[in-house]
Parts: sequence; C-alpha cells; structure tokens
Amino acid sequence: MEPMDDDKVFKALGDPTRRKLLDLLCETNGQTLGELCGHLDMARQSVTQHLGLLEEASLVTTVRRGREKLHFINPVPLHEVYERWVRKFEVQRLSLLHALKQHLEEDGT
Amino acid sequence: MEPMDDDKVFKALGDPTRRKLLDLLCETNGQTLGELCGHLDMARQSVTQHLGLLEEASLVTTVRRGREKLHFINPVPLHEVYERWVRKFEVQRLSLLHALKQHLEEDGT
DNA sequence: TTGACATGCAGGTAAATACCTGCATATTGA
DNA sequence: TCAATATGCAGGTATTTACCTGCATGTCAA
Repeated sequence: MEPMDDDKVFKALGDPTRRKLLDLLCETNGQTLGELCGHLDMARQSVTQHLGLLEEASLVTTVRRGREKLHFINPVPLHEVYERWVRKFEVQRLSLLHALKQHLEEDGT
Repeated sequence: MEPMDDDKVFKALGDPTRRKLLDLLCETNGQTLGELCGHLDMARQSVTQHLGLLEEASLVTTVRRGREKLHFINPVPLHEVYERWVRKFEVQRLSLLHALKQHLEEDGT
C-alpha cells in the first residue's frame, strides 16, 4: 500500500469533474469507464485522465474484468484528510471567537 | 455571509503553499501579511495572491489594524466540506469490502 | 511634515493542466 | 476468424495559475 500523498489527494479533489466522478461511484460503485463517460459531457480520453489522477491519489481503485475496467471508490485517503486537516481546525472553531476578541482588544481599534 | 462555494474551497486547498498558510494560522492566528511571508520562501506578492484565494474561499478572514492586515482562519468551510464529503464516503468505507466481493463474485473472474 | 514601513495594484512569464483528435491494442461473441 | 466493443497511448492546444518585478498608496512615529 502506497503511503498517502496529501498533495495528490487535495489536487485530485480540486477539480469539479473528479468530484463528480467520486459522486457517481458513491452512487454506484464499480462502474466501468464507459458507464462513467455516459454521465459526463466530455471525451472519453479526458475522463480517463481524470480517473488516472484519482487513482494516483488512491481515491479510486480499479479492477480489470475482461475488456472492461471497473472503478471502485476508496474512502481511506478522504478519512486521513479528515484526520489530519479538518479535526485540527475543529479545535480552532471552538476558540475562534475568543481569539478574535482577544486580538482586537489588544489595542482597541 | 456568502454561501459556501465547494469549488473555491477545494481549489484553495489544492495548493501546498495555501495549506501551509492555513497551518501557520492554525499555530498562531491573526498574523500579518509580513509575518506570514517570513515563513515562506516566496515574494510577498505571491503570498498576497494565495491569501486572496483563501479569503475568497472564506477559509481566511482579514481585519485591518492600521497599516497592517491581520489574517484569521475560518474553519467553517472545512467543516462543511467534511459534512458534505467525508461523511458521505465514510458510509462507503464500511460497506466497501462487501460491495467489492459482491461485484467480483458476479462472474467469478 | 517626512522618511520608514506595510500593503495594494498592474502587469508579464513559464509551467501546469484540462481539454481534444487520431490511431493502436485487446477482448468478446457470432 | 472477424466485426463490434472497451480501453490504452501519443501527441497537440488553449486556458489556468503560480510565480515574479516595478510602482502606487496608505499609515506610523519622530
């Protein structure tokens, strides 16, 4: 198992087409390239490229079945992103107003 | 309050420099542009640009204090990203192996 | 007021990237 | 075998974007 690459995961999530692909796989896991193309108004090759980036980020895993390629979502990297990023800032969320007040009161402007 | 723009948030998080800026603000909230520049090996103007994107994504809020500009982290969009994205795929995480098995057993390849 | 300091604005460039077309390969089913 | 189907590979282009430099504006403190 590859170690997670924060940057690849965030970059992969940074494109709306790729988020849509994840959504599609969330609805129906294990879709083929052709099936996924059916939901996107875009050349097959572009979809392939997007799926390639998702796969490099370990957000999608593929299995060949004959001439087809099945795509499965892998939620693990997303969970790690949550652990490393969202939770960290959750703490801030609670103390934000306090910090803001404190800072502004430093010199009363 | 602006409605959250998924795309802006994800795009903002898609750059390592901007994630570093969020990290810096997580350590010490309310830093000035100059302070933040001190931690990044990059022209001031580039940092300004990154902070601008973070602000457009509502991930950072600014307050002017005299000739300085203070930057505060805003964890709310991150939390919404979590709600809309990570949780959704958490469900998948639990049923993933089951679905995979089922799919592969469909034709036993 | 005036010089030092903090930030804003207006471009300009090179690399990344999101698309595409055209052709090649591999698998299935008649 | 052979035609239809599913995907892979090799480029090409136009937009986006992550940097930069140079100059302008606004604020502070002596």
